[in-house]
Amino acid sequence: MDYIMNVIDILLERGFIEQTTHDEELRRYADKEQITCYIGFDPTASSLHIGSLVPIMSLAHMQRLGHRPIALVGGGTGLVGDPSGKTEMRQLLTSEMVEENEQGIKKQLSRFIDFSDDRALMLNNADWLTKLEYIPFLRDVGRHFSVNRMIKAESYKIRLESDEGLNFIEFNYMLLQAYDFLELYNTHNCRLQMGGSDQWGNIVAGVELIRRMRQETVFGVTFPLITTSGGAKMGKTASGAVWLAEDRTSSYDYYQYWINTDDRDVERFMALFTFLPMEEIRDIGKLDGSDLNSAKIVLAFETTLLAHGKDKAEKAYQKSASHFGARSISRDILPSSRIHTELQTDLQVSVKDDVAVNDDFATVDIVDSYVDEIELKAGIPAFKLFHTVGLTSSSSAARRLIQQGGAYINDERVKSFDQLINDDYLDEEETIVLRAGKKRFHKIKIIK
RNA sequence: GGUGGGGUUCCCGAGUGGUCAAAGGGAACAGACUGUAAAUCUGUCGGCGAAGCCUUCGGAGGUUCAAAUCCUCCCCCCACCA
Repeated sequence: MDYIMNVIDILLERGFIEQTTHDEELRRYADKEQITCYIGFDPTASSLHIGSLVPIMSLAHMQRLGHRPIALVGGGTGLVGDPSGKTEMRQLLTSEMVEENEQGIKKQLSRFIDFSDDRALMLNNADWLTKLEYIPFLRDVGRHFSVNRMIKAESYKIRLESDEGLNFIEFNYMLLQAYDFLELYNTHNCRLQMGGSDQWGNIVAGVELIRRMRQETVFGVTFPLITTSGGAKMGKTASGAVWLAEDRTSSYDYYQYWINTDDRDVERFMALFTFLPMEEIRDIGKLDGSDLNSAKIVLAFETTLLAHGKDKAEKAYQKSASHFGARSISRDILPSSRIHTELQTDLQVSVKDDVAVNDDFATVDIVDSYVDEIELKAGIPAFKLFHTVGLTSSSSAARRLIQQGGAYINDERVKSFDQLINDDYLDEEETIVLRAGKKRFHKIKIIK
């Protein structure tokens, strides 16, 4: 094996690749030259979520191996709406929204990709798409597209067969994305486009457009759609998407999302969402229940480290340890992880009922909300407290929760829904810890 | 523009005058079992300090003791025709 693996091989090994347009040629090209490649990001929200992590990581891998990634914000295409894989027409964006979202996206991408000194580029296709003139576009670009072929494309098929139908504006999306590729090829010698598997048709359209107009071979790679073994789409939870932005999904929640990874997914996710070496990741398959949970901690730590930085990752780790009990992580598990050097993971810290709780852990807990001293002294019915604090969506829900035995205060089950909570429940730090079910905690502190 | 079919609680989907806060499934939540996993079983699943009352079946009116269900107008979606 060469001292440096081909980037395509690496992506393949880590599970990033579903299809490529020219397997062999692409590999040879990757060996020979610095590739400029691009991925489009929809500016539909001011933050990316976990669902975009595969493209992000693949760009990061590209850069790490000396290639040049372009993150293309779909400011122009966002005004049109991609029908691929969608069962219904998307809400169209205004230019102001796009602009705002672009800023958020760049900020997040910067954590994974180095944009300094043009080592990577961030472009917005609104810069060229909004300038297009209809007739010249039709004559130069449109004539290379066969409607007969387009309507056979998978990306349109669902919609053509559905009740929803396909709007003309969306039908144009493929041409615009193909044009993007052409533009990036012209201006940046970009020869590789990557994207989700639903982008296959759009990517191929670009590859073909460039061949027709420039007589050049360019490449396309698609990622598999990552689902959890439970069948859920990556990054979707009941409460919505798991965002990369901390103000939408806290680093603790982010960390917890990864901790709750299905056993069957740990190895696969480790390969996709961390940079740990594959030799070590393959060993995860040999782990049993308990050690597998340690591996999940590493996964959560590494992913949170990438998205939010070291401090946040460490805090999330400690907060989790204080809620669920710490566990020592053998250095044999993923030895390259910074968790072994940054944190004291081999320290035998107590599980809840043990005596010696590590001091670090006690101070970490973040207070989630405050309650007025006078109000608390008067006593607050438990169900009301659980509701106002946001652990349940209504006070009826809080009653149900309590009646079903799923509500805890300071680790003790709440017995009746109108149990009065007053200052007797305060601990030395003048806080009360509420818990709903096993995993949802809320710490309140008194305010004088 | 014409004809026909639709719009039901988070999603799918039953319901064509009272027994409907609305079947069934999924999702979700809680309990048991556990490893903060999965699977399984049980319970819950509009709101209200829980008695009863209030709000919900695209929107606005109307008929009726009583409307998701009937009537009128309007809005939106789909199919076929033009």
